[in-house]
Amino acid sequence: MRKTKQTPVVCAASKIAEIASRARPVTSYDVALVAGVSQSAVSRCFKPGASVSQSTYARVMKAAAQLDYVPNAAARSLITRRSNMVAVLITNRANLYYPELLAELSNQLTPHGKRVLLFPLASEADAERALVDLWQFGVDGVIAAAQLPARAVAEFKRRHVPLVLFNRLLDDASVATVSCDHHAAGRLLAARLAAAGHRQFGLITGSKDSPVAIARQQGVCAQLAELGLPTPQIVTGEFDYHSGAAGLKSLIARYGSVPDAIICANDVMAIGCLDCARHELGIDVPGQLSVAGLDAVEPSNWLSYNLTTLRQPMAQMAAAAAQLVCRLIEVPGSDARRQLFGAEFIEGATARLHQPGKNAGNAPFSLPLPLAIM
Amino acid sequence: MRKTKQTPVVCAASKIAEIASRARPVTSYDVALVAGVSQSAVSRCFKPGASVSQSTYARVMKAAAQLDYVPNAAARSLITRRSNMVAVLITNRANLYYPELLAELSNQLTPHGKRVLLFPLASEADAERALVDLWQFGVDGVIAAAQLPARAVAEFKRRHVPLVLFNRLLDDASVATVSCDHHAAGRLLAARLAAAGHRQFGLITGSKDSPVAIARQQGVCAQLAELGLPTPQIVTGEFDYHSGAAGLKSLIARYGSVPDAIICANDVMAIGCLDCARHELGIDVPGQLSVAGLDAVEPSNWLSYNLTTLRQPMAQMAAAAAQLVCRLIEVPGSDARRQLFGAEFIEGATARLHQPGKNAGNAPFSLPLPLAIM
DNA sequence: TTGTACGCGTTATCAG
DNA sequence: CTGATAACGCGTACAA
Repeated sequence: MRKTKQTPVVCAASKIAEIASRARPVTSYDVALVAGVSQSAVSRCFKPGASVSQSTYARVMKAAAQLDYVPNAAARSLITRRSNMVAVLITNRANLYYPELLAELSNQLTPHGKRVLLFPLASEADAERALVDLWQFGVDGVIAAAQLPARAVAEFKRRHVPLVLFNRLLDDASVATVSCDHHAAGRLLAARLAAAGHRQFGLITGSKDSPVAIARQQGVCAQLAELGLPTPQIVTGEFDYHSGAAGLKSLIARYGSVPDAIICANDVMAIGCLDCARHELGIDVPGQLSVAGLDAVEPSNWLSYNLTTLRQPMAQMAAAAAQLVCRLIEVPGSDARRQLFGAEFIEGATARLHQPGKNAGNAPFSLPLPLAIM
Repeated sequence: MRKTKQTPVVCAASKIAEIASRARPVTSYDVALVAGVSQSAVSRCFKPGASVSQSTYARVMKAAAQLDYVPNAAARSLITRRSNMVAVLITNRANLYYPELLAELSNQLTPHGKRVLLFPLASEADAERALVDLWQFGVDGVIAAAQLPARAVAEFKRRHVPLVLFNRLLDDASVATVSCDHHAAGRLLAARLAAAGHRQFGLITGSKDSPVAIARQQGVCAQLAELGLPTPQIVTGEFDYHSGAAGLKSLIARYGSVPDAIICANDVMAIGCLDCARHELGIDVPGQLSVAGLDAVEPSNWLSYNLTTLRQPMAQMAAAAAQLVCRLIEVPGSDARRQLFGAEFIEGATARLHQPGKNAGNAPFSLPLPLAIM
């Protein structure tokens, strides 16, 4: 009967009671006391690859279970310099992506033992405050689905905090980025519509400070120019339902008539445009007007809409961002790559796509047309 | 020229350079060195109500700014026993609420200096893991918009971690709760529809483990029973678009005909039901069938739907939950109140509401009917 | 394999 | 108002 073994067992019951009754949380020292080992032994038992004897491990774990012990993350991160938290900065405008993006990010980060500290950003001022908190909390890495001031990006470098931009392309190629290729997406959409015979385009773009909207718009315009089609009229919206309707009316006013096709910078605006055209103005879509969106949010494939649009592989992108930030954290030297994802074209039924169209042109598509399913 | 003042200034430049070049983060000790004060003086300068002389404060702040110093949250929380984080547990099913709920929670918590640690829950297993991390991170409080095992709720008490349930009513009244009164909402909707002459009801409810869906369903049934109307047929869905369509077909099959009204446990199912009725089955809504949802997510008021539904005051509820958890954190003794919010009735245009209806009954409403706006 | 001793960066206490 | 000093709870060399 060795003292180190017997002593703790004898006083275990009372010890446990005492510790449990105490208001303060249980520490590794408490566990050590009950298990009859040193505090460091306890610590080692909770570290994956540590060398502990079976018997010690068992005793410690039993004591830990009895006391409901869990290691204190703050104390741990103080010494390991790892908070096990990844900050996610996200614009409120990204509304419809929140769920899929956040769920997938969290799913991918959890296996790495990391959790998401969330910073929803409504304004520039929010970004400032968020950054301060970011440094304070000492997050291991950051995924930013929001526009950051250039100064901020530099600060990440200086503080050696891994940063992954999400759907924000920066000129600075040294910043890790995961994004959909919005420029290519814009081109693709324009090309498909042009091939079907559309000539007069209208664009409803997002607010000026959204790089995503800008890239898409540039893609559309570049493609149209390349095809020798007239420069489209452009109106600016706010990414919401109402902007779609307002944009449609503006475009009609500017053209003096209904254009051939309207491309919206996101699906919600496209749906607003579509509803306004059909229910308010009595315009036949896609017979008289083609409407296309960009994003493929869930409602876009509901029967009432069945929107022609482009789908970002959001789950894949989220997973890629999570993996990337983890790699940057675990392998500090690893270089910051830029990952671009292609958008998937979704035909829907709000645009004429396979029709030679009124303005002729030898359309490269000859499939039977599932026009106007509705 | 006092030594304490001069020395730091003299070596400031080199000191700053040295500290900045060093990879490790700047500490309060570094700032103290540069400012020529003690470390505790620096600490005090960053604590709101501390007593520091103007000159000391100025010197410290200057040094801190030069060095880009920010306090380390982990170290702070180690001693203050405050992590300044609030955990938010949220079911993936709550999909469409994510944005509004999270943004509002964050908005309300930030002024209290707290940030959101996010735990999206997809399964029971996720909940288990989330809880462990919760204890580890030592969050100051928890807002749970997800179903927790009874055991877990008890554990919160034992560990003295404030818990606020969101839209989950527990029998245990000692648990703080913010919720919409889903039972009353169900009653209200049933009453309005019954008053308009509907007699044969169908219900598309959510999966069995959703207390929200259950409460709503019970409300509807209680009201119908009270009015002496026949017990409605009930089918179970999964809260998604497809479930609405499938539910509609099941109900028609069970009744052998189209019922008077269908109430869905959420808007997405109601929209699925609506689209299926109109576009697939050619049923006139609301002429032949009334469809009502519960939730008022954004798409429900789009022109194509204009759904009759009930709106939870989500922003208010979120704010209330945030305030409540803050109070529980700051005033440990404060009792856990239960806050119920009423749902707002949204008429929409998918249900006949002001019509005496085919089955007579003296309807208490006599407004001119904006029937079939679409 | 195990225990000792120290340090992580901060706040709190207390004497000056 | 200020500075020394002691925690906070844990990980980790180092010695045994």
